[in-house]
Amino acid sequence: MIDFISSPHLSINIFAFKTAGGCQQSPADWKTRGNKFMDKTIEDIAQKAGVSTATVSRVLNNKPDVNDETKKKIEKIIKEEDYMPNGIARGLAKNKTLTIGLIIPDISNPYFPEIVRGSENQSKKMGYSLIFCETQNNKKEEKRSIDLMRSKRVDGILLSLSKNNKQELIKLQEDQFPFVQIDRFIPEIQSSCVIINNVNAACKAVNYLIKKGHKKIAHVTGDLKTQTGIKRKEGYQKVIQENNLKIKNKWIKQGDYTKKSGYESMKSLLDLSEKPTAVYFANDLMALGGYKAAEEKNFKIPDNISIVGHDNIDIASLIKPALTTVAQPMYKLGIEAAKLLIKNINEKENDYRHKILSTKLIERESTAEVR
Amino acid sequence: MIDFISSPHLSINIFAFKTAGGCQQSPADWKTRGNKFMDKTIEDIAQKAGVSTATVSRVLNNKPDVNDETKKKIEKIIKEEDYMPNGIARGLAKNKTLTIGLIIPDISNPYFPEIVRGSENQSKKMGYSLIFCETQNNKKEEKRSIDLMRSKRVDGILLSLSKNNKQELIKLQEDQFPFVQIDRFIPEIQSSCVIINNVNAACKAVNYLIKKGHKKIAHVTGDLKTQTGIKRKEGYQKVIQENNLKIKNKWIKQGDYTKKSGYESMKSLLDLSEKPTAVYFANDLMALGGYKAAEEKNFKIPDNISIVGHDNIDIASLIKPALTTVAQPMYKLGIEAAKLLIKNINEKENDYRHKILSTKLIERESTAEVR
DNA sequence: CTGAAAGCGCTAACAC
DNA sequence: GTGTTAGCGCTTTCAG
Repeated sequence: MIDFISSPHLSINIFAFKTAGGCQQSPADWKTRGNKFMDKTIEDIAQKAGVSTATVSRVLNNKPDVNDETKKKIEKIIKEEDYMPNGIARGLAKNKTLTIGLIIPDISNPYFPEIVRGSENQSKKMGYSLIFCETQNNKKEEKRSIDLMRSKRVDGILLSLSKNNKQELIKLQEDQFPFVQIDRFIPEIQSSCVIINNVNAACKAVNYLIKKGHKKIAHVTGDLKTQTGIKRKEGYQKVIQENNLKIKNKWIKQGDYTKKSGYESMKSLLDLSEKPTAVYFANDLMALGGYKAAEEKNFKIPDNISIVGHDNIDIASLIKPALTTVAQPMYKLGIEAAKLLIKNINEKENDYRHKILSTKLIERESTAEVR
Repeated sequence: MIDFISSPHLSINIFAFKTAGGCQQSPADWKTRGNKFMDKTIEDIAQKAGVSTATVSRVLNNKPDVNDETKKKIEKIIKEEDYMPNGIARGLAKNKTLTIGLIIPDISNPYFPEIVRGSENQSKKMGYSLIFCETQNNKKEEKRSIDLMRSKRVDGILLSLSKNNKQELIKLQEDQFPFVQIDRFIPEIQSSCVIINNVNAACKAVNYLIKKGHKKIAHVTGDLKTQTGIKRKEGYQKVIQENNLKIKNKWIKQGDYTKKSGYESMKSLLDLSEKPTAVYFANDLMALGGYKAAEEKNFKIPDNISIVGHDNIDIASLIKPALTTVAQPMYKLGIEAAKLLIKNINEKENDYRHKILSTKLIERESTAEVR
């Protein structure tokens, strides 16, 4: 504190006697200013440099047409004074905040932190910062979050909304508010998005099993109200048909992406009289549930049953046997989404781009050749 | 768009001919306004209601002294027009943004997402939103992040800085800028913090092993440049001494919280001629490394060696054998930190509070009675 | 190349 | 109770 108070620039500040604003607590008759932490303003710098605020603003914003000498001088003072422009004031004046919103359902789902990391890293790199909301898949929260972001005047939003909240997206669209959908794509909405090719990903998993000699392949689907769930199932069915294997409805169990649903699906699969020799789970979490069921029923993985998951969450490589799975580039998903959004923000014309990232099968220990 | 353009309030808006500001792209000679998405302003509402902006502002801020009728009328119009105050303008006028910053080293470390979730949920509940930065334990990034937050005029910061970045904290402190340290506490700094009692946590782990009959207990420490590392080791030593077991230096291996260091420490422990019967790892990740080493050396857990971890990350319950560990209330850590920060923000006097949360030993399958 | 001044949307004295 | 007005700190015409 001390050095601020005795700092010379304050004593010559012509605003030193302005009304104290919201800061009534400050020592009675000291020279003070409204802003809470006595932050320096562009005025202070202008005075020190003996120029107008306009000129300081020019160098702050790298505008051309400012004398090299004055520019150097101003820059020096800015550095000396450790001045930092007030982003809020700037935001108000420029009508952009260099902030983007990120709305995801659930950060404790191991799928999302990497996405967050990707978007954070990329936004930062491009000069934006991230304001973060979690919605717990709750429709009300989703609306609240979007409203919040808009009231905070973010320049755009990255979001991953629950199944049936088109409404909010439509509103954004009508207002021409920049946004990009991550991972979960609501197809009726005309917008940019970054997703993976889920059909293709599923194909990779099932083809791999077939190459290993499996002919009886089951599938535990994801939530079939989501695109990801639907598409992965589609991929599964496609490959089965292409290889002239019969699609047994008994071998398709509907899950919902929770471990529990994986557990239960696997249990009923293993209760069948004609059991599959392999099962493809629409995500790793469910596969984990499958492990538990297999263990309880004394099925050895992969000797008695092969398992393939989807996502490649951290745990996949740590459990035993390590889980063969289809890896999604989550970090990259975050990166690309941020890139796309910022591009959309800075373009006059909104043309919508769909970025589709590729997946990769990671072979581990949960799958074996069928004898 | 259509309904905005034909919306009656626009046609009577006296500001309709203001300069177009940054929005030159808008259809040439239409009535337009500077702000990007033609958002309504408090002026619009005031006009519709036939009152001054001051009055609208009053109802917006729930100030007393406004006629019930006019209040109702204004509220109705606000709802009809779907008006939402501009947070940036508000921030500038009030000198507070209702935003807090969260700075953590690494969101992909499974330890942190829960903290993020906790702070997000709690801040939201208290009317604040979160702006998020990740630093990868990089000192430069830490400074950048703090500067960023300050330039965005957050009302306070939650942070978990790397070992030796006192400097930045000291600066915050000097400026009387509200902040609270999470998990990692730099003791020389006078500030609020939310941490766990690490000595006590370690005691729980080691006492438990002793109760199980173990007399030869090793410890793989965390990074000893962190408080958490130091304190856990302290706890370990304390219990060993209290129980009159000898502290063997050979049984204390210095790790750094990475899986790899756990792996290597365990390997050298198992190479000893006098092997421990149990080892307490300062975090779960290292314990995981320990699993791998044990496996390679054909030591069965828990039959040949017992293992206790620390943190209770997700994986702990999923690996086999499931890991006995000391659980930290990470979600709660996030919650309490947010509460404390917001309290600090709204208090005139900064008195610093240390909130110390308790831990809990979770017994699973990686520990056995010693014969 | 630089300065004066108007404004971004809102709040908060102060007056009536 | 309500309106007037002067800011909040910065950007951006428009003159010169």
